Amino acid sequence: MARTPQDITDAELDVLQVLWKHGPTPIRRITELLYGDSKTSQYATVQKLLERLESKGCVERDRSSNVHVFSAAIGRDDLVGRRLQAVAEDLCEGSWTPLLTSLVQTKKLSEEDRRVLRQLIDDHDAGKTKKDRRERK
Amino acid sequence: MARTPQDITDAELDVLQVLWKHGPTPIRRITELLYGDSKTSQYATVQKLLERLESKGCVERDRSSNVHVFSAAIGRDDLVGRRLQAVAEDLCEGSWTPLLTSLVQTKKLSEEDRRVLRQLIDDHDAGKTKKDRRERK
DNA sequence: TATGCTCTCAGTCATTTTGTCTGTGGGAAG
DNA sequence: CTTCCCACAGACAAAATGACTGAGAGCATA
Repeated sequence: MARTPQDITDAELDVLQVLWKHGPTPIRRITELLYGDSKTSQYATVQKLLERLESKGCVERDRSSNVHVFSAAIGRDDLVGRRLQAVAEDLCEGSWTPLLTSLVQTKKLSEEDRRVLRQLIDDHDAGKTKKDRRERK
Repeated sequence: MARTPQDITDAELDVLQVLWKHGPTPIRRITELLYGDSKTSQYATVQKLLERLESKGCVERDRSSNVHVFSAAIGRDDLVGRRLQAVAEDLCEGSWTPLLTSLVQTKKLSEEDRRVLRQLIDDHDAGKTKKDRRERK
């Protein structure tokens, strides 16, 4: 049977990256950015990719002009969040702690990373200590 | 063309979970644990899954007995690490910072989570401050 | 108006992946 | 010798994916 459908495909991701980097863009342009060349077939491929991305709610299409202009409907961070969540759910019964642990322990974090991270936790701490008292797990 | 092969499939993961939870186990037993029933076809399915897992180096097969016994060759955390890395590479040019940021910011961390996390960073810090001076990114 | 271009839209395709399942042969137990 | 369980090889269908073709609309220029 089918595998867990990869929310966003590699090829789709390439398209998204372009949108993230260049903002609203028409197909032709995206194709050029991706392939350099932009032959008819490649144009169609990008078109299909955008079509699928749109159906997944990941891009928006501006049909006002007769040449549609596409823009990302989700940010890179949204995607990061999703994938992280997928990992947590698949492997850690939804808990985040193991992910954090893995990141901090296993991976080489630069001093900068650690500094930023510590700061983040502090902020997080400061901002939520009061409000989220009731929030369990 | 093919998508990025999912290192470990959903069904394969199910098998791995059994091995993680029960330790070395023969196929028949795994099948029972997974399906309850263990019909011939299901047995074969699990067998195939194990075969594929073995070829990926994710499980080890003890052939000493005529009834092979399988055990996990990678830990749950290894897998977490891998997947995290995949996310980082696909979406963040290999940088971990965005992942950390996403986890700390977007996700609800319990006080406990934060405490543990802070501790981890401290440990990490203490151990690496000297050694990793040169590591650039 | 005719010609030419560029688009959009609606499929089609070949490959691979993935989860399942069937069949063959060996070997141990009764 | 029969029976049963196991390992191994290979066959499948369904679905995902990336790539590609063809029809027809809209618009500008000759």
